[in-house]
Amino acid sequence: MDIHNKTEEQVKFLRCIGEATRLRILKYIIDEEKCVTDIVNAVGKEQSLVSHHLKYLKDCNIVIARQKAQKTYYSLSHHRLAGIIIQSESLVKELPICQEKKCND
Amino acid sequence: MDIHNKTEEQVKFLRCIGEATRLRILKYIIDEEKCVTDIVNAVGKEQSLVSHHLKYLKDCNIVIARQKAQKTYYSLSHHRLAGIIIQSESLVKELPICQEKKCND
DNA sequence: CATTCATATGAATGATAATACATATTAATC
DNA sequence: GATTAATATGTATTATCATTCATATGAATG
Repeated sequence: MDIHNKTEEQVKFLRCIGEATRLRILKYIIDEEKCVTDIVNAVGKEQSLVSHHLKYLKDCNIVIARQKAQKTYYSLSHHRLAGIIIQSESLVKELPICQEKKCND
Repeated sequence: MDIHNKTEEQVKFLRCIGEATRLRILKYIIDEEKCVTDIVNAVGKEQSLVSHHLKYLKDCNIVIARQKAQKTYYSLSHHRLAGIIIQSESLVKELPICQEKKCND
């Protein structure tokens, strides 16, 4: 129908969750809000990098931030997000992604 | 547990479907196999680009190719793929991605 | 109020990936 | 078997994006 129905936004969303550090963050906060320091420890990346990714996720409305004193707690913005994450995870187990071909990892 | 449980493969999968041209291809072939020329017309991109993306998708086992004379027909490799695509599409409608913030598109 | 803790931000760099262009392959048709 | 049709591939360019480093902000605490 129109030029970019909703595909652009869907792409933005999938890109958002389709990055290793961000996906780890999302999985870590999937059922309970967590503060940045805990997230940093969980994903094992630099604090500034984690903050950049959290900003990215927040700007895409995938997570919400709650300020409490000096700490900021992040959680998923929508319960259905957990569903997508879990379903794609289980799909990948069935789908032999890069099992046979010349994949470099 | 181990260093990269299945997150890496899940990321690879999400990256794979999280690109505009590839997602359009996948949506176009979602319920019926299509040949390259039809896909090219559907997505409105260069033939070589479409072929590159099809190769990418095939190498990740997201699509399968069926040769018939000079034509190659592509289809989804797994029925659950359609589910993920449709569910993420409907989730995005609920999730106001980049509706409020400084998003450049 | 200076210091520490928690988090955010801006700029620079490096890596990765999408695209374009030229060309190759393979099969059909005249 | 030369030409056309359908698709694939290799290389170069360009754009995007993750990461790092340095620094800033803001709140708590001694």
